[in-house]
Amino acid sequence: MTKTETSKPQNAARSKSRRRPEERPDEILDAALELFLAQGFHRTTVEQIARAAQLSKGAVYLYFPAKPDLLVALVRRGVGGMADHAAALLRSHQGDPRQALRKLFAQIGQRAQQNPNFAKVPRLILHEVPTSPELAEIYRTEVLDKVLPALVDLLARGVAAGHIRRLDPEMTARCVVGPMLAHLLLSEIFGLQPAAGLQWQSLLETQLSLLDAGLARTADAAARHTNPVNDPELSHVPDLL
Amino acid sequence: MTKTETSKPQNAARSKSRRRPEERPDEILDAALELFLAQGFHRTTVEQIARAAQLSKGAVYLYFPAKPDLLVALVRRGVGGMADHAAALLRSHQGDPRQALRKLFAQIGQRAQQNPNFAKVPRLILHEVPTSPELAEIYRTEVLDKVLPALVDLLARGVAAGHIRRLDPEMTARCVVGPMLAHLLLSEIFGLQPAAGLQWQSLLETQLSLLDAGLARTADAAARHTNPVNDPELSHVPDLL
DNA sequence: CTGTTTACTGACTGAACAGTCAGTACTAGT
DNA sequence: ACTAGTACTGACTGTTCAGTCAGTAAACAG
Repeated sequence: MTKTETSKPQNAARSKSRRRPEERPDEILDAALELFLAQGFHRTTVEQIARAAQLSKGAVYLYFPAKPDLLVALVRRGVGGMADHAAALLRSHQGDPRQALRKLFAQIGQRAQQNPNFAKVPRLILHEVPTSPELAEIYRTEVLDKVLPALVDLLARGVAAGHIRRLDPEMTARCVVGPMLAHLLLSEIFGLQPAAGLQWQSLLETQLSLLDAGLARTADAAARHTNPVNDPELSHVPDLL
Repeated sequence: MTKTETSKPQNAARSKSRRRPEERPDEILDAALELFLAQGFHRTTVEQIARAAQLSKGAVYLYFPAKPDLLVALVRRGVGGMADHAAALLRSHQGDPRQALRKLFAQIGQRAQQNPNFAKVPRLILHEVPTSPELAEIYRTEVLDKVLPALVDLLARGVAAGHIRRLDPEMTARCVVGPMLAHLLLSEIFGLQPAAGLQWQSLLETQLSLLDAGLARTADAAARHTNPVNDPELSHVPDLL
């Protein structure tokens, strides 16, 4: 019954230890990413990851102290560069902020076209962040704390220089980022795609166009302040969203 | 050791069965909501919920066949009315869509002010939806499928009647909803509040102002089409978001 | 006072999995 | 050939819970 065939070298894959062990962490992460995307973090067992990386469970723990560390490492590995790049672009930009946004959006659009997994990874993060405070913090320090302030700063400079309307930069930043988030959530989590596919391109164009006009310092912006968002009416709406 | 004190009526709470059993489901849901908000769905055990509702574990299963059904019932209980109301408002509106949005935003702002848990429940949903396809579907059919199409329709009518610019209504809808989502995610999940508190009011005002100008049919909307979101540059950005 | 029904109890079961560790297999140095 | 060391294995452990079910106890009917 036991498979103790005395010492006999495996032919399969030409002995594990031949392959350079430095590559192991990346191999494990690759396997983990694929599985996490397919089934989510919680439904993926370390055993499965090990199998997919052609290893045993124990070996995974040789490289990563615990399961959540896989997630953290994945985010670290994938996210750093992108965030730094975006932040740098926003920070270095001079002149009308809308140009910077246009450029950034264009790059995002490209990425979305090239890489079908583009939207999958943020989805993964959205999935797992709630259950893993550690991941939330990693993502915050590694991405949000870099990009958001850069964006807010860009907008603030734009206001100061008179390129765009006088709006709260912090809130405006949320209006810039929001539609993409919504698109992601609706399509990836709730399966609500617009009739004809995901169409990042289309979203980005609409969003850009809206911002372009919305941020402009034209005369008709006087239409605001008509309603200070506080009319005491119809308050008998049930709770929750 | 055993507490078999022969038959003697409990004084505590005047015997469970005296309290009307029809109220039990709601009592259980109240307890569940509180715990879910405090610790999340997965970290809350059925035992805890039972205790909080002054019941035993088994009793919970008398009213709800399985744990996830608690979540589903919570969403159903809380969300139906609000969604119906919003959808009705959007559907019935005649004239410039921006007025309808203003009204809706005003109501949301009120709610946010009155009820400190306002943002907590969407957060809960955001937390748990990824791990529970059933919840995702409930939320979709119960909320999104009602509100989103109504919003899209409103915008489409606005375009047709010439009240607002010619933008893809489906994508514009995402731009209307997005900022609020972003605000929620940033503050509730990543703990990234703007310097001075949550400020829904401020977000809604900014967002309204942006949309007001962004949707307007002014001349300067010619600024679009300068850049078709597709310049082949700087494509060496690492992946993932 | 004696069934019968209703509402509930809580010890128990079974399954899933993260993480461990004694042991194996190959490699390299001498 | 022998030894030391490195890379890995996978059976096992411990724990955590969702869900079950035999049993209790009050309430009610006749």
